[in-house]
Amino acid sequence: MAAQTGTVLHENVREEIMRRVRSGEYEVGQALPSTASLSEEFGVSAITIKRALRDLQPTGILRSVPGLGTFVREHRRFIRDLDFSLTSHADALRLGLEPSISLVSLTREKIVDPAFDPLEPPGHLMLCVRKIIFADRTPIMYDTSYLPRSLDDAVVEEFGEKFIGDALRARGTKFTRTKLLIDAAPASEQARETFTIPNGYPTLRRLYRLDTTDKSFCVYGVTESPFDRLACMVELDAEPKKSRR
Amino acid sequence: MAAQTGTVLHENVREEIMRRVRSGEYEVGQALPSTASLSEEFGVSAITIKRALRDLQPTGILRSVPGLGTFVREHRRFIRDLDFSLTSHADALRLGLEPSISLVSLTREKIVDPAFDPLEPPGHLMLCVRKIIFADRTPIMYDTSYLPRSLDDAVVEEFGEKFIGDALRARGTKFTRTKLLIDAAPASEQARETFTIPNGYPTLRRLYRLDTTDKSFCVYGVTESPFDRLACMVELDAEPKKSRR
DNA sequence: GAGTGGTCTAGACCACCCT
DNA sequence: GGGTGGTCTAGACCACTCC
Repeated sequence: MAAQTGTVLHENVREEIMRRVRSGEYEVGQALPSTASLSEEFGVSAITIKRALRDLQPTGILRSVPGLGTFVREHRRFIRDLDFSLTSHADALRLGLEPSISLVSLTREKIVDPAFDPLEPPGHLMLCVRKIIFADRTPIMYDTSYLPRSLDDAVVEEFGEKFIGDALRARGTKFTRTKLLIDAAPASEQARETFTIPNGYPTLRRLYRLDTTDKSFCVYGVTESPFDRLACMVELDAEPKKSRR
Repeated sequence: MAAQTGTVLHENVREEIMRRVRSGEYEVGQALPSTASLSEEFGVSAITIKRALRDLQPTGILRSVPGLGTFVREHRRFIRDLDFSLTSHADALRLGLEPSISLVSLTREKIVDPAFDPLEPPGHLMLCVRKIIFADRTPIMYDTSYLPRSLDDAVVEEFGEKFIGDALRARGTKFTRTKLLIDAAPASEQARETFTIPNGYPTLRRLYRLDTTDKSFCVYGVTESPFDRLACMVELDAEPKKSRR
């Protein structure tokens, strides 16, 4: 039958199911046996099986679809460079993937999320652009960016259609500094909807602040990605140029 | 009574509890009402209350202790610089916190975690040092580092007691390159034990590869932190020095 | 209509903590 | 002993998908 290392039933079931997925016993894309049959096989109630399966959802290896079944998810993860100057349409193509962007909303908002605090955001209203970035048709980032309100509509459109780096370059703006705050977080409401992930699903966030040569032009934002869709890479120099001691 | 926006009971309860915590109605450090009384108040079964509370655990705002109650967690998050050259004992002190390190294990292992793949790890056995890093007495990082096997014991001890950057400097070794892969992930087994966090709790991971002037001396490793304990910050230059086009 | 997963409940039992 | 949260169960109902 099943592994019986622990004393808690749903944990034993969870571990055993995970083992079967990892070992390939349950194949990617295929449906697991129904909760009813698993219940019979493990000799525990159907509810306990469901509990175990639900607890596996945040690991990203399973996805349950009501009325259909529970499936082993395939996971393909994209790796992006942290540097915004390299994050562009051209860069995505270079990596061999087809990027696309879908505008979600254009509003005027203040930055209220306390996660921004270390970036010292302004207290006033800003243009808020929300968009979804796809790679090869699959959504990989949910981006919320805040721009100065002094932009004319044509430029705003551009920010909704392009990567921020590209939009700024098209406008002739140059970065002076890029400050990034990287953390993990349970999926936000929007992320849950965008990526159809369950409550509490781990996501990778990148909060940014882009300063430009134009003192009054400063861009803030946050990019959220499901942990299994995106990671980011950065290469640091041998010795820091600026001494912080 | 309670909010009734949705149609799913445990979600309504979850949202309402979250609202109360955020609004300060349930104070930090204080125990929530018992599941029994919440059950009565919301007019749902105790199981549904427990379900809602359990689903809130991965958000980090609650902690349930069997036999005691469910409490509102205080969260204080540390922010570290990504650059390893700045990650040191002295640096921690500068930030006004008291760092300490506790050695967990010293073994010989191969790097098997596929998460390391983008860093191109070697296939052979390495010295594996696992340690827990504390800040002001609270554990904030679980670090697993892999070192060349050619080290003498005295030096190995040093790696167990010090930050990697400090240990390398003490050995007179210089970095030539630091490659970092940052991602989020559900808590590993060790992280769950170390930080006493529940299954599926989001963590921030930093996988690293440190190359040194000594060609044969290369350090790999991964640092895992609960999402609510650590974030990392990095500042990038105006223009990339190296062209990658 | 038969099968699927998701929700909700009542009730029982346990281990734990405090007095 | 009386409180707490955690587990497990049987059984009922629902919405959904597929045939």
